[in-house]
Amino acid sequence: MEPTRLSNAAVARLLREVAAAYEVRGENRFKTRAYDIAADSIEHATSEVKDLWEEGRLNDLPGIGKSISAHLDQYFRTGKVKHFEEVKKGVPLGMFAVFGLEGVGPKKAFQLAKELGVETVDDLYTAARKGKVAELPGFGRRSQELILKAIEGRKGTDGRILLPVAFSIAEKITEEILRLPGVKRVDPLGSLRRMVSTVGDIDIGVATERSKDVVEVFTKLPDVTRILGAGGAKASVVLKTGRQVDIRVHDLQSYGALLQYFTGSKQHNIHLRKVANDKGLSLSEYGIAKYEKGHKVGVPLPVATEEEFYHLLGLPWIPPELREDTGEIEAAQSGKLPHLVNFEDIQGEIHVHTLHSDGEETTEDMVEEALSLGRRYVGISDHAPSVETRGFAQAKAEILKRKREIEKLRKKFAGKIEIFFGAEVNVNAQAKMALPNELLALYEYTIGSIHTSFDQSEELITKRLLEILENPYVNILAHPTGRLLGEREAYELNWQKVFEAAVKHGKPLEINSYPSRLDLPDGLVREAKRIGVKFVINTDAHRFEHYQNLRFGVSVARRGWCEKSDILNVADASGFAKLLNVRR
DNA sequence: GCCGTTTTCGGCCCGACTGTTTTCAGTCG
Repeated sequence: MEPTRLSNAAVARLLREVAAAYEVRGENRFKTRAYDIAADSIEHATSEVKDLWEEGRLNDLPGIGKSISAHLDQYFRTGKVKHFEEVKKGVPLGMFAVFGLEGVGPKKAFQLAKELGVETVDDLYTAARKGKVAELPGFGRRSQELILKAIEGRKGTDGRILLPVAFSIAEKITEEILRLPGVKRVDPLGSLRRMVSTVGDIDIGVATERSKDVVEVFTKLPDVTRILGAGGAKASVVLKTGRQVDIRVHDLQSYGALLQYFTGSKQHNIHLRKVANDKGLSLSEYGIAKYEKGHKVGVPLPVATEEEFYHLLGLPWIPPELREDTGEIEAAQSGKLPHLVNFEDIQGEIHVHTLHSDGEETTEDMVEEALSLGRRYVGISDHAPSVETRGFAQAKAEILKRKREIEKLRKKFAGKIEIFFGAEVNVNAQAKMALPNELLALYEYTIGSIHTSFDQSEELITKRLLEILENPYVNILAHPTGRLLGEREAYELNWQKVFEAAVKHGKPLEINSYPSRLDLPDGLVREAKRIGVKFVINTDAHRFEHYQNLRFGVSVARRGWCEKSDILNVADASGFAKLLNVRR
């Protein structure tokens, strides 16, 4: 997906180019960094920067002050920034074409453009093939090869993978490393540990005194096709799938500092370092040192656990899911960190499909499996039969038939697991529920969602979601954004209106745990929670193993700062039935 | 250029690894 000219990615890139131009022009390095920090901030923002601009709230973003927001104002109004163009004039424009390739930062990009006259990535590729790059001072044959590889490898490997996929890759490698003697701990790091919905590179931390053995074994794993680097403290490889995996190795004494450092996020760590500096401390992945007059003093004190690391800064331990520098450090300082909901708190779920629609198992088997996984209740919610194709009478008969099946199962599983009889019902393009109220009323609860006409206007989509929330026979709004990670963007809609309607009508929004959905997304969960919206975490299981995704839905809730009180399905069956207004 | 429960001036995160180097610059996370 190419970023549109006004997307956060595009605006961030613009600022990075200005930073790069400043850097090669020898501008004050803190000014240069300020542009990079602003770019980081925009890249990590949960709102569209263009929307913030429209609302006059650009300065809400950390790192965006008077000057940059004035420049961006000009950019959004006219599509150009006079000052930026002036800045870039002093350097060959070709540098921006190759700047950002793996291993090509501002200085190298500048040199390639200036010395070789490259204006495009293709130019650079040709020059490298001819051996011209190796002749440049500061470059050599090896750099030339790396540039060729970077260009060749650009396609296909820049995509992020879904969280559960990253998890399973990491688990496999973790098992291999744990087998080695002397390995004390192995943990996921980075976005994986923070449970971000998509993961780029996979980072793994290892605690051992024998780092050489670990690096040796790691770089020789059967799936490894390329070793990007290997030293005493870390190693990077590329797997057959094109996925990059990094390990970081420390002894147990300083393992807490490693965990903290490489879990990130970068923004969280930068903020934390400022907090440390103010206290006369300097942080690194090895521990905590004294800090005076802008420099660290002496050798860092190794820190063995993360808890200790945060405590030494006068803070409580902060759960990895919150470490995005979106207020968690301030909350920790004032003792107001949320008590996040845990996986074990979830008692049941209500979005499950069976052979009656597009599921792959019988109703009884899906109930049995839910029971074996410890769920206290399960709601069966197949797609409702269509009145359009089958006619009213036949649809009604089908619904009643399914209902009798549930009643039978309810007797069979009495005392073991509660079963609710529901359906997932579409709201059509005309903002009407696909079943008339008379049929909706036959279900004990229904789930409203959008499965068609995703590309309508913001106004129409909002209207459809409002119909779901206002209809008295619909109990919950499912996968509210409609996004499919890596496949389909979320549709446009007015969240403020939707959240307010959810609160007004006392209806929860779903946090759908399906890996490519993870919908409502964490950023919106947090906004909705602020307004007072409640949530139900569901798996949308279509077969047994989908039930396992529940933990990822819980992670979304945690990243959205949810406590138990924000989640309805932490209640027991009867309590939950009341909260959802189940019709019995 | 940004930012502020010790500051509206004077600070601004930190270290590993790599390649091309005889001591370091550039890039990355």
